[in-house]
Amino acid sequence: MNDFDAARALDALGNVKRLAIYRLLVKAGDGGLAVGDVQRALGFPASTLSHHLAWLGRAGLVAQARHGREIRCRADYPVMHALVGYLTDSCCVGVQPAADDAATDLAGVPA
Amino acid sequence: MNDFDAARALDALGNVKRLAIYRLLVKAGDGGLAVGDVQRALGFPASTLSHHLAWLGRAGLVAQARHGREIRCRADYPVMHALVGYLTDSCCVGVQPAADDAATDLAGVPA
DNA sequence: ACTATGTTTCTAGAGATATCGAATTAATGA
DNA sequence: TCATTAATTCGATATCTCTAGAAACATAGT
Repeated sequence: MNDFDAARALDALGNVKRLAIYRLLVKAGDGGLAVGDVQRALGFPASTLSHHLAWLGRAGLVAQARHGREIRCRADYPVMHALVGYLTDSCCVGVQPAADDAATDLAGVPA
Repeated sequence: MNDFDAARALDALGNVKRLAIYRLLVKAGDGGLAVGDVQRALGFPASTLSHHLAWLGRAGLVAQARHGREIRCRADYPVMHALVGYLTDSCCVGVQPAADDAATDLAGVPA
């Protein structure tokens, strides 16, 4: 992941509403949620929600696919993983020995 | 780290210039860099740089301390770690089983 | 074709952010 | 005190983002 893509993804998540949307989709799992489900869950006006979903989509964090009348949204994990990898690799140096086990891949979370 | 702090940190990093500043400070290590060093390294006008450093400071990602005439900036790792932790905990679920029930009641849509 | 539902696009105003030169503040040394 | 260096704050403008109602578009069922 390059600097521009990282900044775009970070920017997309750097908004409480969009962060809430993304977290909701993550919780929803692979099945994702229809736009209307997200709307009912979070209470955002349709046009506002659409605006934010488009942002997340442009950043590659959320994928949308039409199913009949609905459009289902799901979190696109690879981009999030790439982002976390970018942050740990480029922004977390110098913290500690980084014994090479730490969080190389992001799944670490030993605690 | 709560949602607001996370969004603020993400927003702060969601800008290529600020991301470049932060990465430079991480590379610089614990000693940090004087504002002027960052300016010479990245070529941003002083006022623009000051603006972005203030952003990073408000997000808690960068700490500044005056040393004589210079103001030294250094990456504040704990906040970055908290952010990475937040992302892995709250935004990376579902990458595998996740055994839970996913979306409890937010909009049950089990697909 | 018509209607109902789901979602986006259009539109517009308010507000936030980016940019950067100029003026200002802060510290140092002569 | 004056000059110099370091950095911020001020001020002004351009651009972007947020918000949300209204209109348009897409699909499915009758």
